[in-house]
Amino acid sequence: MRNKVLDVAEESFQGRGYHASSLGDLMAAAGVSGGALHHHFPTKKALALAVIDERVAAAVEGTWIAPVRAAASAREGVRAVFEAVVAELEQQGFVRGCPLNNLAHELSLADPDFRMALAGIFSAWRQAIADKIRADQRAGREQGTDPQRFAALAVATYSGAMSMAKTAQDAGVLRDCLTALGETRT
Amino acid sequence: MRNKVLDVAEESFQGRGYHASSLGDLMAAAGVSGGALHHHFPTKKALALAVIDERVAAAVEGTWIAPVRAAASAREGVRAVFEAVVAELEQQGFVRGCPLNNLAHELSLADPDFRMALAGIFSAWRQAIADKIRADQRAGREQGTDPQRFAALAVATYSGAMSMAKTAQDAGVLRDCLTALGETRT
DNA sequence: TCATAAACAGACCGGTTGTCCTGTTTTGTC
DNA sequence: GACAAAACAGGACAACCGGTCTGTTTATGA
Repeated sequence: MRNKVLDVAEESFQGRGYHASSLGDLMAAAGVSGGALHHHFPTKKALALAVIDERVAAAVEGTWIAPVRAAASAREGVRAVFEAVVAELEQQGFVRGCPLNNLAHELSLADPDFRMALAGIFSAWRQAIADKIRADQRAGREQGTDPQRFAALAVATYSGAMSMAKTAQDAGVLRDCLTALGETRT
Repeated sequence: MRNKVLDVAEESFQGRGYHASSLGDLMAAAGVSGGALHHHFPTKKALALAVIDERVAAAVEGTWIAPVRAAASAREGVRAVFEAVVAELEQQGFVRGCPLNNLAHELSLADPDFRMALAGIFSAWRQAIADKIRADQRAGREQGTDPQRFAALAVATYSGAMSMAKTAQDAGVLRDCLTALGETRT
């Protein structure tokens, strides 16, 4: 039941936004009573915090951090994840945006707790890429690249490209950025 | 009076978001009666559309499009605008985010009219940079660069970096991205 | 078996929201 | 100065919001 609520809340927060999602809508969509919702999540803010901590963080971990760690190199990992996302979007023809960025824009200025939770995920994302660069450097696969800067560039390009793709409802810009980022050398 | 309302609405939409800004708050902040507001903007949506068309578009034009057009080259223009924004943020110590991206994330999936208006601004932004690259190529200042791809990369990097800076409330990531983008060659 | 707490149901409330409506004042034009 | 249109004032309203409350069911575990 708690998970059902999280499912519905995650989808609604992503698709309509936090403020545009009413608890009534979520209750109806999840088939949950007001009492049940209030039992698991005392306030709407607590629900959003749970979505961020348990769903958004997991999404970033699953789609980005783990694949990059497992990749042959940082650059190859970034390229592969980017490519996979672009391919998926081109196929389904609808761009919902990056889960982390979607919530970050609406909530990071609204509340310090939201902001901290979201900033932590961004930080972990960048750090995973930077760590991979450092591992590459120790293994002689990479040289002359500033790990922190490369990580920031990769995450920023992806985030920004996804923003444009979401607004245009077209993944073309994402592919342009993927190609352009691939041509980057330090 | 109409401009006063637009001033207040722009600031509130940027700082708190569209859905979190109530017309009551805007009326109080602008010192405007309900009737006056309703006269100029029949609905809240009409007000937001006016903010997008008259303020957000002008902001992008003023801070990005015009300076890039006037710059010595596309790459130099992008670097200069990026640098100016970073310097300003580092000085004022508070990151409000990119006006266009802030609204785009919250509104582009909420309503087709919003989405179209925002997508047009993104498109004009990218096109201004791409046009400048083409001009550079005709003048022999640039070669081997795909204009569309470079423009997409520049805007995406800026947008994504601003997202992270806003969430972290720290312009450091923006500077990392500026440096990393400057090292890019095709 | 029975106490104890967690999980859930559903009505309820004060406050707020966006919008509409009826007047009044100001502005522009001949 | 007459008059039509635009600009503005401010109250009213129905719908909805998030949160609280009391009560019932289900699980737990000694």
